[in-house]
Amino acid sequence: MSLIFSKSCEYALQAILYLARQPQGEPALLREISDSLNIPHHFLNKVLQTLTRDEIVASFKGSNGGFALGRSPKEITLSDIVRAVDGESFLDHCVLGFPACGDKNPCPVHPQWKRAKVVIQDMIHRKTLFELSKELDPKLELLQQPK
Amino acid sequence: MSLIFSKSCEYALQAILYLARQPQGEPALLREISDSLNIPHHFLNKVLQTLTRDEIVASFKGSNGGFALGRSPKEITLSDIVRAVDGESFLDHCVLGFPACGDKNPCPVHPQWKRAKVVIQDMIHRKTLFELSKELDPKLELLQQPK
DNA sequence: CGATAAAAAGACCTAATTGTCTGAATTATA
DNA sequence: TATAATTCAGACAATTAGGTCTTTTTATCG
Repeated sequence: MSLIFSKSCEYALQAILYLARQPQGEPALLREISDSLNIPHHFLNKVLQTLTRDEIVASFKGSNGGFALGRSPKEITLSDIVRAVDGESFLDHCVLGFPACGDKNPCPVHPQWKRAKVVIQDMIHRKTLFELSKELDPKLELLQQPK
Repeated sequence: MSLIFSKSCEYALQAILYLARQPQGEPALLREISDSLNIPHHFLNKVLQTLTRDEIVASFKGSNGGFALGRSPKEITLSDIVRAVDGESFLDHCVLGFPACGDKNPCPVHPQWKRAKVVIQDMIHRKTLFELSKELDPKLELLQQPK
């Protein structure tokens, strides 16, 4: 199998979109997020710890605690999350795995892969969480996953 | 970490390009391929067995044996190899991992991911091994990887 | 202050991927 | 027919990713 982002990263991206919809100042409970998105909660916990260390999300302990965005949704892009969880190394990696491949010494699919990377970069860079979560607004079903 | 193709698949793709450059009717030795590409030879063996079962490569046992393409390089595309080794399931998979995501119910990056997929599909579909290996011709260094 | 509710941390388990090893089966050729 | 060269097959080891569990720490409320 092959995926673009790891499972951890997918979970992180889903969770950040969930948090983006949360009313300002009201942290969401781990349990609430993991139940809604149908993610194993201990695992999500670890993922959110990573994002917390990177200050992309803020955590509050104790009762009335929970998780919230660490800064304004206008200042967060998906690439922040991808970088924190997976790194972006796959974007530097020859798609055929030739270590010597590069602009000077391109593999046979180098130009096409380069085009694809631009699209992917754009996908995770261009829009902020603010914009993305507005688009998500009419499609809440995505965040409410069937068990 | 995240990769588009698995390591096995990268090895398979490299090996098939190696075989495409082989003079017609002269099978290449496993050892020769793995040494040249700097791939663990037992591992490459397994990968080539997979391709052999799919008749993308042909194997010849005994002395003077080795591996060769299973059919004309004009009838092989990289997607044949990807499908045989990794499957192409990642192309059906929502990049954010939302199970309900689809054209009817798109996630916030669905259109961009769709564009990226078209480019990737094109990358592994459009050109045949025949064309690709011609492009590779002046760049033999890619196939001769430093230890 | 004490009880409680929450996240943090880290140990631990499981499954998949990657890589290694050994021994067979097959074949050409001397 | 013996031998050497080769692939085939499967067991096994190491590493990494994915997932679970338990304990510790911290904040809040009564």
